[in-house]
Amino acid sequence: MPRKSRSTGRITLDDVAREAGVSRITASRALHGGRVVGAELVARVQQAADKLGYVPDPAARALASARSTQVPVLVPLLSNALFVDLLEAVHRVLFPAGFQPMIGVTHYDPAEEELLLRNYLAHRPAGLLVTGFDRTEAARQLIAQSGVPCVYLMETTDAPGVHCVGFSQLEAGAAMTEHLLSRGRRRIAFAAAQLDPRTLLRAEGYRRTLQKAGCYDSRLELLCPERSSIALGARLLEELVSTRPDIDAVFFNNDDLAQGGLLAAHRLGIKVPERIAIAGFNDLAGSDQMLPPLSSVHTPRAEIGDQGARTLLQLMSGQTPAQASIELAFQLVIRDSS
Amino acid sequence: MPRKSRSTGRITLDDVAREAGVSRITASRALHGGRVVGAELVARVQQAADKLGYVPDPAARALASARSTQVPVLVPLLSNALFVDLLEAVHRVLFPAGFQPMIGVTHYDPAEEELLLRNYLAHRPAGLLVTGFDRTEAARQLIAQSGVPCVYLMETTDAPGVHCVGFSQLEAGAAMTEHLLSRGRRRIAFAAAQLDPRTLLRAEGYRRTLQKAGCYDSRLELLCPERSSIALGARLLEELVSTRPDIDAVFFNNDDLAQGGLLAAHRLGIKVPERIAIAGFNDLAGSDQMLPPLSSVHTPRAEIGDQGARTLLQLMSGQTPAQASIELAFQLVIRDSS
DNA sequence: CTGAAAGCGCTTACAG
DNA sequence: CTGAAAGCGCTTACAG
Repeated sequence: MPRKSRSTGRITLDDVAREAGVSRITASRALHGGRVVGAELVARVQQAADKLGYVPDPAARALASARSTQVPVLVPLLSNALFVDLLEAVHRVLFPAGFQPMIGVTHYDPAEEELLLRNYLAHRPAGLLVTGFDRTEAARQLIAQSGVPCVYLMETTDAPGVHCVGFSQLEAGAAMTEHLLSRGRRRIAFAAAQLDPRTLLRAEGYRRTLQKAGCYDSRLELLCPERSSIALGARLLEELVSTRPDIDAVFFNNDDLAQGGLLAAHRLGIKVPERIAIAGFNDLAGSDQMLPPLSSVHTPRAEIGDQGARTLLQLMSGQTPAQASIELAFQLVIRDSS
Repeated sequence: MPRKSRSTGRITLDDVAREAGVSRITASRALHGGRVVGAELVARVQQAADKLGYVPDPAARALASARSTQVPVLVPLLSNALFVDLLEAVHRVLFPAGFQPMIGVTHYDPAEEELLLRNYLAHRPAGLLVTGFDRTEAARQLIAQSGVPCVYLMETTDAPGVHCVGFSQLEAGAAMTEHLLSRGRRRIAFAAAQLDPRTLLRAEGYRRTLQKAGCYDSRLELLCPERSSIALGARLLEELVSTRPDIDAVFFNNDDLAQGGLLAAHRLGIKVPERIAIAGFNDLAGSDQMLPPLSSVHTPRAEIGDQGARTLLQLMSGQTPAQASIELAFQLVIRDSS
């Protein structure tokens, strides 16, 4: 028979409803909302769905309900283990709850983030997780106008209506600087790459602390826009010791830089921490294995991912989280390099 | 007026069609297929779409066409830089072509991969990118029955109808072993973690090479199911030198292990390469900065991502790639540690 | 080369 | 607590 069938052969809600002897809409409600349907029917429909191996069509659902189960998660980079830890934690919360995290990488480029946002928002996401507050005005508008619940990760703010989970980048930068001062260091250099907003906040924490102690010297700040890497850390240390031979400490803005710096110090025969103390940031894998083991700031990225995702879950279900802004603690991890 | 409107306020194809003065279907064709529509109309429709800021609804499109623009990319881990490089390359090819790579992390767990597959396949993906050939029978069935074009990454096979891009893990393992032999090493240990199928292939390459040379000793194979890490590499080296003090080389299965091994050797006062040569695998970031710089096997992961994505692009557009199986070259990178 | 009709698989008001 | 109707926004045959 020449039927105009475009059927995909897929098992649909109608099949389930027929099997269970109810209407399609009752089947739909039994499978989701649950509440308004009789308990007996819910069981019957569930059983039919299981028997037939029914898998709901996300596209149809998204179209009909104007909302999908996708949750874009925008991070700057995958090559910093920090964000991998964050994503793992997010996934562990969102996936079991029935949502699909979609990882988007912005490369610290606001234009790229805007493009991704434009794309992902077209998919009618259920929620949105983004990194920090630094973005284009257009991106801000896109988020606001979409009406999609959004949680900001890594930094915090008191701005009303903004849900965020992070830690104080500035205080973390200050804390490590204070530690170095407490060890008697006075000529403390700061070496950073990438120069994203959070890096600059840490630099500010370093700066204020040294100013307060009367030890600040702007010539000891080495801010380099390149991508952070072990090799760059090595170069930065070499540059510092050759141009500022009187430094007695280097605070690197990320552990990969610090690891490279440590290796370069070795190569140059510079004793750490005797002549120069070295400290890193983020406490990444391997830092505890360095020679000497590297002092660092352990940042709560897994917990940020976890709590950020949980906050988003609440927002997506229409609840109001107890706190709009959650500030978590970082932790100084002092090993032998400082 | 009490209209039963469920409108989302979104700009639809109808709006574009009205603006351009054509029918909805012509607008649809003008925006995509392009071919059968008059060039003048295409321009008119395109202009209308731009003017209104039209963004097609992926859900509606997926529902109507039984195919989305999503492309799940399943990798074992994000904490191995290898896969981050792979994903970057995939993204660079797929995203500009209008597809959305969806990163899925399997943690080397076939059951987890199966679950992800079941989920992602419900989204009617346009294509599929998976790592290796090791999966559950159910997962294999899911892929086959879905009819979704699929490209297998990292390994190759001659099995008919299977599209794959990779390199010979076995030969790569053999090549580094041969290098160590050529430097006069005879008591060569092999230290591996994770024990995924590709690791075991490299172990097999090591084994065969040493057997051929008459140097094989199964007691020098240290296979550890734990996750690969710098700290584990340090432990493995310590174990090796204490239980097999006569070894003159260690071939680590991944650079993080090798870096840890190198650091442990330092701590123990073992000269590298004088007393023990150390080699790694994958040539990850930082290996060139180690003391001494680490010999490794540079694997073509970026190219695998690139070519794998390009192959998939062809399959998705209905073309037949020139080659079903693409084997790329790895490269021995000999530095000072061996 | 262009269009009117039907349909993809689901959910949302509206009734009962 | 359950159902018949309409609709989400698009594309696929089928005509012309």
